[in-house]
Amino acid sequence: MEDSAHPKRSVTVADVAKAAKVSKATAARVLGGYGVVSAKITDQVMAAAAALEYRPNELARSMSTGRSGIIGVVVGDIENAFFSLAVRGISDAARLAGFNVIIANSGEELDAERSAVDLLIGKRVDGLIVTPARCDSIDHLHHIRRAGVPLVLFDRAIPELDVDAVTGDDRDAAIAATRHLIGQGHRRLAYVSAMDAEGGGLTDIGRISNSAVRERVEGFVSVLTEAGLPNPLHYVRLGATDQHQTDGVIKRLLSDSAAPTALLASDSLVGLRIFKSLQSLGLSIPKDVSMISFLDADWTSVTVPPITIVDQRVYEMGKLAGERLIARIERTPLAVERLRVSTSLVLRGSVATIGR
Amino acid sequence: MEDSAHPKRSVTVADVAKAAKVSKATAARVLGGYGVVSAKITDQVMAAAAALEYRPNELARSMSTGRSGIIGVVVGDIENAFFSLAVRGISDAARLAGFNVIIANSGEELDAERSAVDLLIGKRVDGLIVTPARCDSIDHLHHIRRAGVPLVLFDRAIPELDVDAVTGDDRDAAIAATRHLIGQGHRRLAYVSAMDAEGGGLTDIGRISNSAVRERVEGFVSVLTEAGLPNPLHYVRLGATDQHQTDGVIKRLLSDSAAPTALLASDSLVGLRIFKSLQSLGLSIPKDVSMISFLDADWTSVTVPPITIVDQRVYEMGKLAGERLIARIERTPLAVERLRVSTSLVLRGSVATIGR
DNA sequence: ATATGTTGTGAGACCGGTCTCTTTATATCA
DNA sequence: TGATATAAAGAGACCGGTCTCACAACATAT
Repeated sequence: MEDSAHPKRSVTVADVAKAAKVSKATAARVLGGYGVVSAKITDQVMAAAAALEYRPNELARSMSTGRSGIIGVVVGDIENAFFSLAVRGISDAARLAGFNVIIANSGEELDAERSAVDLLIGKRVDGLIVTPARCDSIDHLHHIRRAGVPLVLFDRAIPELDVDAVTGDDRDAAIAATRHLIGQGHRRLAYVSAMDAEGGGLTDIGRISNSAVRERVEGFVSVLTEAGLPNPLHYVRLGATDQHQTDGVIKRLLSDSAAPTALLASDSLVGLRIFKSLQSLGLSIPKDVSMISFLDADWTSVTVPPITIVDQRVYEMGKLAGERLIARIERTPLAVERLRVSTSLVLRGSVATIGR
Repeated sequence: MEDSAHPKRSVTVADVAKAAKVSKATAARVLGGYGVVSAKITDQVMAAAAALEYRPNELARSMSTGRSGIIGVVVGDIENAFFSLAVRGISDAARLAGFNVIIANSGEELDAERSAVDLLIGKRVDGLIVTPARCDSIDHLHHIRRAGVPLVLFDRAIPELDVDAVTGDDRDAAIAATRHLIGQGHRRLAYVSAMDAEGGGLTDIGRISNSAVRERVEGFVSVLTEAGLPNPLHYVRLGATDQHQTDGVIKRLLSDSAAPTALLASDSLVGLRIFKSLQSLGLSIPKDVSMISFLDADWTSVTVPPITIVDQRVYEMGKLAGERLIARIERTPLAVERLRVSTSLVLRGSVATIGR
């Protein structure tokens, strides 16, 4: 059995037609499930197809119909639980509507994102879900629209783009988390994100190119301001991109003359890194430092103490994005919207009550 | 700007050719980067292409070349860290060789796996990496071979199939873990897996349809037998498919008159569920029960105590599978092999020394 | 001068489906 | 019975690339 010895030209409708002694058009009607064919002929064709083990060439089908049945997804990093959960939601929505998903990683880099988008458009995906790495560089996203491919942004919104976006209610989530910390008596709060940054510190919120992070920082700052706390940006730190960087960020934060008593982690990866940093510094949570992380990741519920988190309902976000995109693909008339999936604070044990 | 108002027939080589005042063939040569064209004409065509924002239709390209540049991956569950890490490895290998990856979830169900395979073959993927849900039902895998599509099995081998497989050294890994437990004085050991099963108990190893699990159980049993322990299958439990089921499995195990003192979790999801079960039963690790989990998942290093694990090097497995598949696609002459990626036991704190 | 080779370009078939248009066979009605 | 409607099947263009082949123009060899 020299199974895959020769590339083996695959069985086509023409082959089936010949075997069934009908025209190519008729065989195609049966195999493609369109038009109208008598029962007798249908049986003949089906029998021939089965005998020859015919498998339709979706490529050819896509080319003539102009629809590929694929939706493209460009995410920052599939390995991040946030994205893998989202992809799961998107995939489920897609499968339900008969679409498939092709995933590309941008690594949160603009160039990689650009080429991923180009590639997926080249593959003639029916629609695209993109997590834009930066909200200030959107030429390639305009290209998508101009190519006539429906687009839905995920996790981050770009108002200038006039396109649907599915995000969390990042501002409110940050506000809730920050208020909780303040309510527990904390007065020096730090916000730590993995976003690449030059200095690590931050002087101008407007310059954060990731809208989700920006809105969270805005919420964070607004609560601090409202509480009359001075210098709200002082403890906002970016650049916690890996364990080593995070160790540095945390060490610097905590060696401040007035060290923060609570840390807010921008995502579960950062949260995990912070947790490990604190562990290696021999600090105990929440006795020495309190923390809250975004995303209800695996690890947050099995640590001691379990981590208080902002539940982002990422699966729902993904599903919603998928459904929205499919609605667009199917030309459902809808206004362009920013869909916010509400979050909730899940209180566990990582926040201490301090002060009186 | 009614951007995506009309489907907008996309720009083709013919359009570019007309704009550049050359033949379609010549334009195609320039745009496709093949054949030979004078510098002057090349510039003309490139200019026209840029002006029209030409993007090649990969679908059409694939159809005439017969290669799609896509490799298909069918995994059990992307949400499982094991698979998402593997997918990352596969993707990296693919990208390096200029391939893209399309992922399908089988949910470990045979029917879903079958249709995923059919679908991907329909999309004319250049090769396929499959994690077969069952090793005893392989008609659809034979189909793949007969269709002339290169195939690499992942995580599970099927000797009858005569096809490359990348797996861990499951038998040895289980042996090492089990020996460690025995070395620490444990005499009653349980093995818990998420595999679906009728009874939950197990009488015949040969009937485990997942080769990875089967080999691990074989290793586990062989060590127990070699140590002269009675009834080695007694504590092998399947069916820990969700938290509720796992709670039941663990409760039943531990209420045995001679309850096991150590648990071996077949994967990190099962491990996490077991950890939570023990937590909710108020049992302490390793004082009351010891445990070892497969896979160096996030959570295993931040629990108290941190969990002793079998490091499976899944990223490497994925990468290797990707590379192997690409070698096959490129017709590199290679013997059919089973590639085993070695594992190692990472000792942490979840195993107690008992007895004297 | 003619034969031979090389290089650049054009014409058109082809991949495997879909789909429109035409033709043929059968049913319905006056 | 002939006219008309309708259902079923066939012929062939088309999608947007690739690629083979033919051919023209010019260079080199004989």
